[in-house]
Formats: sequence, structure tokens, C-alpha cells
Amino acid sequence: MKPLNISCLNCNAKDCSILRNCPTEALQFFDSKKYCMRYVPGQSIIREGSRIDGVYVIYEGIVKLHVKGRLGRDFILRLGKPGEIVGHTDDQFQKQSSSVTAVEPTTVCFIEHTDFESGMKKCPSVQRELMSVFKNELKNIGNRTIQLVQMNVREKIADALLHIAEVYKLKEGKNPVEISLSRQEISDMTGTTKEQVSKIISEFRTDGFIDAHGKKISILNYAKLKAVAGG
Amino acid sequence: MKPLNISCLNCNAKDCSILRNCPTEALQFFDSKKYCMRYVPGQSIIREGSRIDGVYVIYEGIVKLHVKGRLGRDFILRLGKPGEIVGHTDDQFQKQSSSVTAVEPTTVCFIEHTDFESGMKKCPSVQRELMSVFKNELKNIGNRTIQLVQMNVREKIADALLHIAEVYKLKEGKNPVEISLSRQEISDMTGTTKEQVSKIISEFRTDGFIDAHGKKISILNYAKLKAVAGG
DNA sequence: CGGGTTATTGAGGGGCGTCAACAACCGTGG
DNA sequence: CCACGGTTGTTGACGCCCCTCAATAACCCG
Repeated sequence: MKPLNISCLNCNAKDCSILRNCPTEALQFFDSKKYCMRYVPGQSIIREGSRIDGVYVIYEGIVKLHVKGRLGRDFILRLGKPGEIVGHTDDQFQKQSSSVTAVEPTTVCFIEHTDFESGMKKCPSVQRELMSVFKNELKNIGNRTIQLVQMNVREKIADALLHIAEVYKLKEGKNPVEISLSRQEISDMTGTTKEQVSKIISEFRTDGFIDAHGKKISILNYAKLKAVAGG
Repeated sequence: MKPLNISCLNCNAKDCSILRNCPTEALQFFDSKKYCMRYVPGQSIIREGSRIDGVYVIYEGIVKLHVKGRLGRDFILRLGKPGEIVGHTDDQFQKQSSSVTAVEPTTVCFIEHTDFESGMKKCPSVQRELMSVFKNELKNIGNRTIQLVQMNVREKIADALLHIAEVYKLKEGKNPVEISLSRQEISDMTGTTKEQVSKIISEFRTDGFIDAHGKKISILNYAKLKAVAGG
């Protein structure tokens, strides 16, 4: 990872992050305190169980938030995109509950907790946004859980593809985008196996929902894919 | 539901709730603003999607936090016990992400958001505790998700029984406790079917891990049950 | 005591995990 | 440029786990 210089003031990700409603003065403060780091695909950003003391926000790129399950099998809780908080503690004794790993080339901003606290004082909306972020995450993972439990594999994979499509901003139609996620990783998003993912992606291809050759994927029919996912 | 009078000052659940470190003055304030309500088993406390404007904390009893999934099938995210927050909003437009329903006779305390805010100003630790509650919940549901995805049904049911045992404070040994949860509800905790729960509870009985006749359950061997749950 | 709900147990079948063989892809080095 | 080994993706066969359905038993409340 190598440090970078990016300004909070004209940050692309600002509007979808907790800094949404910050006055310029507070932005300048955060800007002066933050560090930016760059990661290549596959590179670990945060390791599950480690201690961090601050806040990580994605500036650019795509990451996976994942945890180690039984027998060392990975499970991907969700993908993270620009503007999202992917790590947060308010003291240095708290352990991270999930690992964060770059999936695409990714730039991450980090700010130490003490600085973050000071900044919050200048901008009370950050506190509210942060709370709201947690509640949203809670809601999302709740929805996710129920899907994982009640859907069959075909539905779960359709759902995972929709999540991928959203994060990668895939447009409907034949414009293949290279996705760094392996079949194994897609299966880690759904709790199934790489073979099953392969088989069902093939099914979706013959059904005309998607086009997929290896890692090049396009969504040909969002509506039908959503119908499979049951919503 | 009928209002009750309970004091925050000598509340049993205080020490395991967000009021843990509150000075007496703040406790008195919360006490003067809160309402307490009593519910019978099966009675709905909060309905998924409804709007509430305040904070719900369990004073006594056991509840289930559940969401409606596909085909109207219920899924139980977790059980809630005294001291736990089971509903929270910071504005009246936010919808509850899960329903809360009494499983055992339950007393719940409610405080309106504006009062809660005022109280927080008197007791800054509440804010921190609240944040910490959210993060813990996030961590727990993350662990839960991975279990639900990676465990087989036998393991999941062992896990659910352990969760039940914890919430009901079951001691090891033959002292049967009447659990109001039906087989259907246990299956809703694990994403399986009531028949499967019946079969596997019978297995556990013949294996000598538990004793169960209908709703009377005792845990005979925690260690072995935990071993089945894989941890 | 009788009707309705809940629990138990068994039989049958399908979804999906496992294993294995083969194809495609990729970076490296000759 | 091709050869080559390693990784990743694809596809099929097999078998087991678990969902579904159904029949019976146990329980609860009036």
C-alpha cells in the first residue's frame, strides 16, 4: 500500500458517505488528518480480529467484507463500494469483526479515532450519519440472512449476481465487464460451492438472463434475474 | 398491554442495559419519562415496518425479533432478554426492520426519542453504549449468518438450543423448564422445518444430550451439545 | 369428553454437495 | 512464438441430506 493525496473537499465519495452534510471547515479538518492508501486486488486491508483505532472509508474501488467460518471456509458478508465505511472502532481494544480485502484496485481513507472524534464535534451530523449507517447495515444483514436461509441455491446466486451488478454498476445489455471475483468467491457470498455457481451461471446463460464467459459478465435481463431472486 | 410502575433507579435490568454507567440524576430523569408495558406470550410488541419514535428496552421476560420472509414464512433473528434494546429510532420516519413479539410474559420500557435525547445529554456514556450495542449486534448477526449458511441442520438446531438455553438461563442437569417456543418457532430460528426439529430433538434425546418432552426441556450435557454445534 | 392445535415418526423424492475428468486461461521461461 | 505448469472454470455422475407429505399420537382448552 502506498500513501496518496486526495482532498476531502472535492471527494467523489463524499456525497454517499457520512461526510454528506459537513460544512467546509469540518471537511478541511478531516482532510488534514486523514491518510489515503492504495491496495491491489487480493490485498488485505483489515484482518478479522485485529485491532484498529479509527475509521476506514472506501474512496475508490471494490472490497469484500468477509469472515472465516468453520473448517476455514470463508464467507463474504457483502461487497463494499466507494463512500462506505468498512471498519470502525471507538477504542483500540475493540477487535474487527470482519476482514476487509480489496477485490478491485482500491483506495481507502483512514482517520484516527481521536481525530475523528474532534472532527465530529465540528460536524454533529456525522454522529447521526454514523448511527444511521450502523442501523442500515443491521437492516441489510438482517434481510440478507433471511434470504440465505430461505432461498434455494439458484435464487441465492441470482441474488448475489444482482449485488455484484449493483456494486459494479453494470448496465443492462451486452457490455461485458471484467469481474475480479472468482466462482469460489461468488459461492462464498451464497454459502454454496464453486461448482454449483458454475452450473447455475451456465443455466442463466442458456436462459438468456446474463452473458458470462469466465470473468466477463453482462446482465441481459435484470427483470428476469430479479424474478428468479424472488423480488 | 397495561402500564406498570417500575423505577429505573433499582431496575434489575439496568446493569446489563445502556444505562449501565448512568449517574443517579440521569436515571431519575429517564425514570420520570419512561412508560412500562406488560405483554402476554404471543402478543405483538412492535410490528415490522411500523414507525416508532423512541427506544424499547426489555425489563423482564423473553421476546423474539423476527422478520417476514418469502411466502410469508417467518424467520427469527434472535431472542431478546432483559436489558436488551429491541427497538430504536431517532426520527419518526424510520421504519422498524423487525417485529418484536413476546415469547414469555414480558415487561417492556419505552421512552420517547426527544426525552431519550435529553437524557443522553445528562449521561454521555449512553451514547457510547448505544453505539457499542449496535456494533455488537452487527457482530452477532454476522456470526449467526455464517453459521446458518455453513452448518447442516443438526448443527443449526444444536446451536438454536444453546441460544435458547442461554436466554432461558437453563442449568445443566435434569431440571425441566417449560419453554413457550413451539417446534415451528425453533425451526424459524434455523430456517428448517418443524418436522426436522422434532426428529433431531429426538436424536439428541436418545444421544443423552438433552431431555425433552414436548415443551419441557433440560440440557443434560452442554459440552456435547456444543460439540455438535461445532464450537 | 371432544375438537383443534402441536408434536412425533416414517416413507419418498429432489436439490445440492462431493468427486472427478476435462477444458480454458494466465504468466513464465525457453 | 510456443511449450508448459498451475490456477480457475465447466460439466457430469453419484449419493446423501433434508424438505414434503401423510398418518398417528399427545396435548390443551372449553
